[in-house]
Amino acid sequence: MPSLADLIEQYIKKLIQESEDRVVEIQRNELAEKLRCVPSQINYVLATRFTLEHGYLIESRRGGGGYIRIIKIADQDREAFYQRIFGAIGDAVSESKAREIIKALYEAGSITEREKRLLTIAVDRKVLQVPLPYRDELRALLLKSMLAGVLNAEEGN
Amino acid sequence: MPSLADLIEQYIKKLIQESEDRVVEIQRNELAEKLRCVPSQINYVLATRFTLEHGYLIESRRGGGGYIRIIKIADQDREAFYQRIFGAIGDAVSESKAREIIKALYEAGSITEREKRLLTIAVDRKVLQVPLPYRDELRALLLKSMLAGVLNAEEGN
DNA sequence: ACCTCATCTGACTTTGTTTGACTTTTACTT
DNA sequence: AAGTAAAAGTCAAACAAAGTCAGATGAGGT
Repeated sequence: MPSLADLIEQYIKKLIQESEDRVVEIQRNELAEKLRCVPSQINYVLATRFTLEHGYLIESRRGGGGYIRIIKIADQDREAFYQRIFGAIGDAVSESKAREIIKALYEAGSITEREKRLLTIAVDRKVLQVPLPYRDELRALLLKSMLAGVLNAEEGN
Repeated sequence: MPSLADLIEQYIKKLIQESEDRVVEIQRNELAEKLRCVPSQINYVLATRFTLEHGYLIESRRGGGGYIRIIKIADQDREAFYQRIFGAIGDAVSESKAREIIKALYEAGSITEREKRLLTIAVDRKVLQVPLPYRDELRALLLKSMLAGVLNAEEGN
């Protein structure tokens, strides 16, 4: 039973995949109507799942002929992509944010499904049994270390 | 007279058996209603009978569209294999011992090289920055959890 | 009867989603 | 230039889950 937000997310991602240039332009009201939700629900989804950290840019325009344009960032090279990922993790990261990052990596084809699962578990609060201010820091360090090890190993040897 | 907790346990196990992939997804409130108990009773059962040591992984999500997913990590055949590894790890494990176990799994072909690298980093004392009696416990839980998640994926999907 | 441990409950918390009323911006019309 | 309608944006409140925890209750062992 995926939530409405999940459905909207999937729908938009499908549109982007089908697009030639990773850019998709929608009309908020029209999309809301098609997916049977209130228009502001679209904003919620964009705000929670299509942020810069997730690798997307949003441009929009109001008024007659208005639109929302969703752009999937094309990272120049792996470096830029990883830069963005590591920046998003920072010195401390919540479980949900970590999960989103891992998901993005998987969707970008940087890690396998098994690796995704491994990482997702490593980031679980039930596993990282440390009191809270430190847990997020430990999670950040752990995730960054693991990613650093596995990602830049690709090109080398 | 089986206790309520026993009934819930049996019910969930039946669901898993009937499932194709040893994974079952429930809604806590719905299940609580069906089994005539308070929702938190479900948590109690999960916490006492579906732990990692029992061979299960739990994932969940709150809010609208929330769920609890229960994953049985091994079928009968693999059970012994897990018990051996989990036994070797125990409740606390040193970095060197953890490395040995990871290496053995790699040599046995259970994990890929990248996975080996991920696991090895996760188990590094420079990454697990926690004072020492706890560090070995954290490492044990982390390693067992990660292995449970990734080894589980071997056969199917 | 008493003790201990497992079970059960309910109040409260946290997280995530959905909705609708209201605001702002823009293009078009007059 | 002013007015109007057509977008999209904002925000707080309502709703919908699951999580936590401490205390009550119960069952088996001595």
